[in-house]
Amino acid sequence: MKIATFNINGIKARIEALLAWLDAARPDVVLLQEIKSVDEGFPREVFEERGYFVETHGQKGFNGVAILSRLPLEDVERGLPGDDADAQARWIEATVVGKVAVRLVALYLPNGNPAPGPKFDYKLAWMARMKARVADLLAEEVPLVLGGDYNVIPAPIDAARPEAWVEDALFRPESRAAFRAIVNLGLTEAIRTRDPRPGLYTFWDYQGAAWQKNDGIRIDHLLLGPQAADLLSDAGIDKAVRDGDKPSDHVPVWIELEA
DNA sequence: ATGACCAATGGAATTGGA
Repeated sequence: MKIATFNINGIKARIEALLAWLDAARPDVVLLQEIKSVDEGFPREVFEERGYFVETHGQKGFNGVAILSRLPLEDVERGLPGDDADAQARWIEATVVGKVAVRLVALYLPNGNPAPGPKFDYKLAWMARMKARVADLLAEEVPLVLGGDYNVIPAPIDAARPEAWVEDALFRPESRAAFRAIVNLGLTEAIRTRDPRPGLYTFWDYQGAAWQKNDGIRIDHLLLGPQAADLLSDAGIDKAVRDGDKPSDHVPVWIELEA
């Protein structure tokens, strides 16, 4: 089962680029972030025509997550628990049943800039809520895949110019510590089990010719529960997508599970 | 000043991204 995560930066603006990648990469499951659309505005038919089931959790203008799957999705849950006042659409869960059942999460972790400030406080509070939810999901002891835009640069080797990010919410010690605390619940970071080398990036800003200079950062991650980690056979980053027509500023990250 | 961007909203300029 091939599972990918992709921050598409707007479903309406990205439909052609997304379909071109879908037809080439042929993932079984896609975890989407930043659909920037309400549920009713999501062009679900073009994906259904290609054999995907579609579950969305959108909002007007910003954020929004979705799951595409060739196999039916069950037990869909929308929203990150822990704060009934939080209306931002950044979290959706579903179960897909292949050879075994896999619990999926598509997440769009808050950016948090500027830091310090209320947006940074929201980011850290959101990560604390995520840690609590992940602990509950791990207690289920079923294969678990958490994919998304984490808006966290885990380590200096995950940025072309780490010195440029030291004051940024994506790289501040508090953000990295909160990310480590979630991983340390017992998750495996898929890309790093396959390739420990520096120079792996998933985001290049539109500004400053960042792509042309390979001035990237690695902030899109696939974290696996122990039962899913045991099924991992491959992982990669579809870097070439950044060179396509009207690209997102992020590229897809994928895993292959024996599931 | 990523001195040089992009998407959505709404119908110009602002907000948010990272």
